[in-house]
Formats: sequence, C-alpha cells, structure tokens
Amino acid sequence: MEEKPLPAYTEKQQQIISAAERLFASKGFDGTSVREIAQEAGVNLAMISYYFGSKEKLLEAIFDERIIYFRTELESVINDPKIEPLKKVYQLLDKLVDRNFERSCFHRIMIREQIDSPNKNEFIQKMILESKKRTQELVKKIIHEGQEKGVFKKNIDISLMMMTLFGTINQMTTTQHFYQEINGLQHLTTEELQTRLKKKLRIHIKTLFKAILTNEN
Amino acid sequence: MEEKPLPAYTEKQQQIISAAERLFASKGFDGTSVREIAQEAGVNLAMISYYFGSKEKLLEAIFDERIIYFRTELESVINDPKIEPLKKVYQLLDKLVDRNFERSCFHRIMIREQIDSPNKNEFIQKMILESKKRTQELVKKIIHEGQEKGVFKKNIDISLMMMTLFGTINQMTTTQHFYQEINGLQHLTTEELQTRLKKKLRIHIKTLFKAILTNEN
Amino acid sequence: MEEKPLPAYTEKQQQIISAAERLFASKGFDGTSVREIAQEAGVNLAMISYYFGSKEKLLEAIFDERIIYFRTELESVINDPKIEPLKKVYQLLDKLVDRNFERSCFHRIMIREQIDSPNKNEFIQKMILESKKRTQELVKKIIHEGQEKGVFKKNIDISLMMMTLFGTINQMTTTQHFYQEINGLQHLTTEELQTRLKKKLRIHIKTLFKAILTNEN
Amino acid sequence: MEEKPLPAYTEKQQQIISAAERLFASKGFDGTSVREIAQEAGVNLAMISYYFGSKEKLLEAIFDERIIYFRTELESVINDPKIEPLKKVYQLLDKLVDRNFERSCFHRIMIREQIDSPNKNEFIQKMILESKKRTQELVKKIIHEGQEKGVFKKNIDISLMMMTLFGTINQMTTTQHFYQEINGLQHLTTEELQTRLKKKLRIHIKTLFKAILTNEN
DNA sequence: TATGAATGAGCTTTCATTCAT
DNA sequence: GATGAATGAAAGCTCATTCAT
Repeated sequence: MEEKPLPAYTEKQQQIISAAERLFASKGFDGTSVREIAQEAGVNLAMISYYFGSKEKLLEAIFDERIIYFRTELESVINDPKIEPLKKVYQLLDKLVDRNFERSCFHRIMIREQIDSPNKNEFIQKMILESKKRTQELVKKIIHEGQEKGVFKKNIDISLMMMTLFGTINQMTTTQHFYQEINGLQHLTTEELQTRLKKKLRIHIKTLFKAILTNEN
Repeated sequence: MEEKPLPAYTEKQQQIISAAERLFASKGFDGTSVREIAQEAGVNLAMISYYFGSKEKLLEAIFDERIIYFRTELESVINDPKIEPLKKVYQLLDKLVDRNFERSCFHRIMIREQIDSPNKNEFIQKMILESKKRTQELVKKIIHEGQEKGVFKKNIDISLMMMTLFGTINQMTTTQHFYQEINGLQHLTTEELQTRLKKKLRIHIKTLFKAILTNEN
Repeated sequence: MEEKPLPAYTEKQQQIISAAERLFASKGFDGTSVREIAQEAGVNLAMISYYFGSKEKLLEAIFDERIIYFRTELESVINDPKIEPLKKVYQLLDKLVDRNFERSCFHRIMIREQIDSPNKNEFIQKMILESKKRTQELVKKIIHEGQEKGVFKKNIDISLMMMTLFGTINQMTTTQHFYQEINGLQHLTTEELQTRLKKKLRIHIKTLFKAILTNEN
Repeated sequence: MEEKPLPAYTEKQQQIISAAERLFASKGFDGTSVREIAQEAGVNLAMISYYFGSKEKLLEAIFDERIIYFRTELESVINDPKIEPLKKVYQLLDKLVDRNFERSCFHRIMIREQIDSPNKNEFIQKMILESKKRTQELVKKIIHEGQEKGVFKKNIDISLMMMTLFGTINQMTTTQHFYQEINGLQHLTTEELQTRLKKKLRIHIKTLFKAILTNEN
C-alpha cells in the first residue's frame, strides 16, 4: 500500500515475474510448478524463494508490479472538462480494451483470481477489489456528468453495466481461440487475430455503450 | 428424452462427480486433490481411479454428465413459429441466465476451462466448442428470423454479441462477492444475494439485447 | 491419553518406529532424514507420511509406543507391604537401570528431548513430565514409608535425589564410549561393555542410595 | 594467563560464536541454520563460512574457545597442600557447579555432543575426552591424597563417581523446567530459579560426596 | 574484508495412481 | 466390486556453501 519510489524489482526478478506471468496465465497458478518458472525464466530454482519467499508471494509480486499499470492510466484523461461525456466514455473504453490486449497474460491471471472461492489470497483479493472500486467510481463520475448534461439516460445500473463491460472484454480475452475456430479464422496468426479482435472489440463495446447510455441510434 | 440411452453413472459415481464438481468449481482442477474429492464424496480414494480411470477422465465425466443439460434445454422452445422474435430472444436469455445460476458450480469449472491455453484437455475443448457452436447457431436463427421480419437491426455481429451475452453472465457468476462488497450487500445471505442477482441480471440482459437488436427504446 | 486396546501399530509401522528410534538415538531428530528412516526400515519413503503423517508425529508415535513400557513396569512390586523399604528401593533402582539398558535407544532420544529449549514438541514434553511425576510420586511413597519406619533419614530432598538418580543413569547411557576409552576397555565388544556397565551401575547406584538414605555404612 | 597466545577471534567472530552457542544450545546443531546464526549475530550470512569455513568448523571453534575456560580454572587450587582433602573436594565441586551455571549454553551443547553416536565430529570428541581425562586425573589425585591420609574410604570407583557427579550436574542443567514444573515453582523468573537451583545443587553435591567418600554422617 | 547473489543438493510432504486381496 | 497399502514422481521450499565484486 506504500508507494514504491524505486523500480523495486531487479532485472532478474523481472525475468522471473515475466516468466511466471506467462505460465500462470496459460496453466493457472496451481498448474504451474516453481521448477517450470525457474526454467522458463532461466534462473536457478532456489532464486525464486530467495527473491520472493514463496510461490504465493511471487503471485502477489506480479500483482504488485502490474496493477500500478492499472491505476495510473485512466484518471488523467477523464478530468478534462472540455471533452463531452460520450467521448470520454469512448476514450475510457478504448483504454480498457487496449490494456487488456497489451497485458493479456496478467489479465488472464486476474480473471482466474476473481473466480469465487473461499481460500483465495487475501492480498490479491483486496487489490482487485480496490481496483474495481476505483474504476467504478471513475465510470460513475463520467456517467453522472453525462446525465446532468442530459446526454445520458437516467436509471443506469452502473454495477451491472460494469459486468457487461468487463464481462465482454474478459470473454474476448479468454475465448479467442473459440472465436477463431467458430468464425473459420484458423489461417490467421495469433498476432493478426489479435489485431482484428482488438479493432472489432473497440467498435463493439462503443456501440454497446452508446446504446446503453444514450437514446440515440 | 427421459430414457437414458446408457446406464450412465451409478449412484456412487454420481456422488463422486458431484463432489468433484463442487471442489473443482471452488478450488480449480489443479488445486483439488483426488484425496479431497474422495473425502468430500465419502468414498474410498482408490474408487476414483477405479471408476473414472484418472482425475482427468473424472473431469471429462463431469462435462459428459452436465453438458447434456445444456443441449436439451434450449432448442424446444425456439422452434415455435407463433412466438415473435424478441419474445423468443427473451425466453432464450432467461433460460441461459437460469441455467447459469442453477448449475453455477459447473459453469465456474467451464469458465476456467475456457481460458486460453495450449495444453488443455482436448476432449473438453471440443465439448465446449460444440456447445458454443450450437448455441450460436440457435441465436443466429432467431436473429435472422427477426431481421427478416424487420424487427431486428441489420448488421449484427453475432459472435461479438455472444461475447457480451456470455461475458456478462459469466462475469456475474464469477464475481458475485465483489459485487456484494462494492454495493454494500454484506448483510445478505448467499441465497438472498443470488435471488437478487438473478432477477437483476434477467432484466439487465434483456434490456441490453433489446438495445442491441432493435431500434426502439 | 486414551488407552489403546489394540497393539495399535502394524508390523510395518513397528519396523518404521524401530528404525527411526535407532536413527534418532544416534543422530538426533534433526540430524536424521525421513529418507534415511525409510531406507533403514526398508519401506517406501511415502509410507512414513502415509502412516504417521509427518516426521514429528513419528517421533510422537515412538514415545506413544515406548512410554507404556515405562508406566506398567514399576508400580506392581512396590505395593508389597512385606518387603522392607531399602529392599524396595533396591528393586526399583535395578528396574530403572535395566530398562535403561534394554531400551537404550529410546532413552537417548528422551534425554535429548529433555534438554531445555523453547520450541520442543509439547505432546512429548507432557509425556515426559507426566512420567517424571509418576516416578517421583512412587519414590516419595517408598521413602516416606522408610522414614516412618525409622530406617531412612529425615530431610531428604527427593527432587535432587532424582536428579542424581536419573543423572547418573543417563550419564552412563550417553557416555559409555568415553568410559570405555578412559578406562582402557577398547578390547571389549559393545555387548561385553554393556554387561559390565550394567552390573557396575546396579551396584553403584544402590551403594549411593544406601548412603543417601540411611545412616549405616 | 592473561596474555592470549594467539590473536584468537576478532570481535565479529566472537559475536558469531556467541550467537551460535546460544542457538546450538537451545535448538541443537542440526536444528539451527546458518542463516539463523547470521541473523542472531547481526552479520552477513556469508561471513560465517568465510570466517570459520563451515558450520561444523564453527562448532569446533565454539569448543576451541570455551574449552580453555575448562582447563585453566581447576588445577590451581587443587595443588595447595595446606587444604585438607574434603575441603579440596568441596572447592572443586563448587567450581564445577558454578562453571556449569555460568556457561550453561556451552554445557548444553557439550551434553548433546556427548550422546553416543558413530559419526560425531572427531575433533570435538577428542576435546571432550581429553577434558574428561584431565578432570578425572585431578579428582583421582585428591581422592588418593584423602585415602592416604585415611580421611576417605578405600575402594572408590572414580569413574562411576564421575558419572554421578557430572550426571547430576548435567541433569540439573538440562531439566530445569521439569524441576520447576514438578515443584510448583512456575512463579519464579528464570534468574530466581537459577539462583535457587545453584544453591541447592552446591549443597546436594557436597552432601552426596561426603557420603560417598567418608564414613562420617 | 565484506556482501548480495547465486547454486545444487537436499529437505519434508503430497501427489495421482496401482497393487494385492 | 471395493479397499487399505503401497509406490515413484514430483511438489514447494530450505540448506550450507561459493561466487563475483
């Protein structure tokens, strides 16, 4: 919770974090062994305990490292009074979509960590909750602004709207390969697919929110 | 439909499936040990390998057992030509929401299994893909019908619409506790929360789809 | 703390207990690895956790198994009113010496476990304490009897006397090889040494106690 | 005597020795990690290997450092021809008791190291053996003197007498907490307990030896 | 001299599975 | 069919030690 003045993690620690992030994303936390992480990161097995203390703490470090990326991004743009509400929403949505594609590994980890279950890591739960609260607060502000200006509908359930927002993005993130398969896009490389999906998703989400928020068509 | 073509699973096997389903849902496949399943099911440890061959095959059995529940449900209603398209969509949506709440354990498992990854169980991947295709086909049919009748908009990207549909439902399923926390509903029991969420979600999804599909407000 | 009606430990468990006892006696608890125990006992490594849960619990099992041997032995003889006090003391002393030689491995373990230290196993500490209390109570009874009959001195500090009693026996148990070296008995086999020591110790302790307890010479 | 023949150990080395001594005393050699010692001593982990070569050599260094304390102490007093034998014995006993309480940590280590075992550190075994021989020689001298003067009994088994002597002292050193518990002295601080025990032990041992050595009461 | 980083071997324990009955 | 015993492999982690600076 304290702000870290220094980059905090050394290069080798970054290597480990990055390797772990990739593996946790694709095989899950429990499905990934510390040995695999060490191998993927090209470091000695014992280094992981040496640097992070435990596998659990390594996961926390990943959150600690990546979640910063979450906070800083959004707020700046939103507080510009000149931009009109819908544009602000659009900007916000684009950012959310972008960051999901840019940090897709981390997002996949986070999606898994969100799944309801009793004995989840508390530290991480709190981080996610805090992040959700922040974003929701932000969204609420813009929408209220739009409502006051008469641009947006009244009676918008923001929590449910967030469900749709993050639900759609997460669904895209997690089920790309199904999308690819169903739509006969097996010929595309992963990168091509990603580019296409990002473009489509950006438009889709904006269309969706225009429909949810305004009365225009 | 009522007759089961195969003797299916004995009572003891059902016990195991049911116990495994609960545990896989809350702790993940890799986070659950066969010992735990045996204990939760009240059966001997060796029975699980004995009956199902392996932990992996047990997971497949869960899918095998529950996915039927998926197929049968939807189609019947949809083929009624008297019901108008939007009503049909509404009925479909309600069913999807309901089955998600009714079989929330299995859905949580499925959500996890959908998360992109190279070395996932192929059998299950195919099951999920097939199920997705079926549902998408169904939805496509209704929507085309609505489009032909001039009730629905043209140019609807069904795949993305599905992302929003399942994304929203899944997001609700997996992040109930965050919703509860953020909205200050800690005083509700799990059951009360579920009832409330289901009601809200049903409305939300329908409103959403009306906005997506039609030009009315 | 509950009495076990059955022999409790299977043959294989006995093998493990016995092997562990030998190793713990000679190398200490922390100095012995579970692997060594498994090898010495000729069982699979995993069996030890399977049967006893952990290395710690195995140590407890050793105490559980051997400490019985402690309780039963002594009391019977002492309650005979016909035997005169000094004879009773002699009998008791002989028994104590004998059991130390018979179960010398276990005694060495117990000596180590008695050494003052903060994070010792509580279960074992309690067992040892209880055993010490019992024995002290027993000794107290005989001595009081002797004092009432005017055979023993007044003003005997029983606790300190016990220190001398068990101190001497334990010292013998733990430092046999030094005794052997110092007294030029390297030519004796372990067995021969033991026999000689036992005989000597029996006499020594009795002489000692006669001197402590009575006024005769 | 005040000049140290070798530069011996630097201050930092002394810190390490002292920390290790405390930890080995309470947790045993194998139960103590080099990391703990470094932390307790407030020095860098690598310093320990750097200074002493290995954990084993550190233990040897402790013996090397502390055993001097053993040798020098006793002999001086004993060679005074004016003091009568029993007084000499008394002085010796008091010294032995005192040094045990003063260097109780080191004594606990030594007690552990004495416990029979094939693969013990030879260097240390030799040190202990040599120390035992010296002390025994000393005792022998005084006793022979007393026997010649007709003050002490003939036929005294000195080795066994030593067993009783060190056995009693060691027993007190290692099982103080049991003594405290059994005699209902939980209200005493460690220091108060020690003071009381030392006083009692001094008297007890002397009484004991008077009884062993002489014919008086 | 002093130290943070690094290492390979080892630790205890648990895993999914199979065996013998 | 049903089960307690058994197994080899692997898990996460800590160990004493050494390296590079």
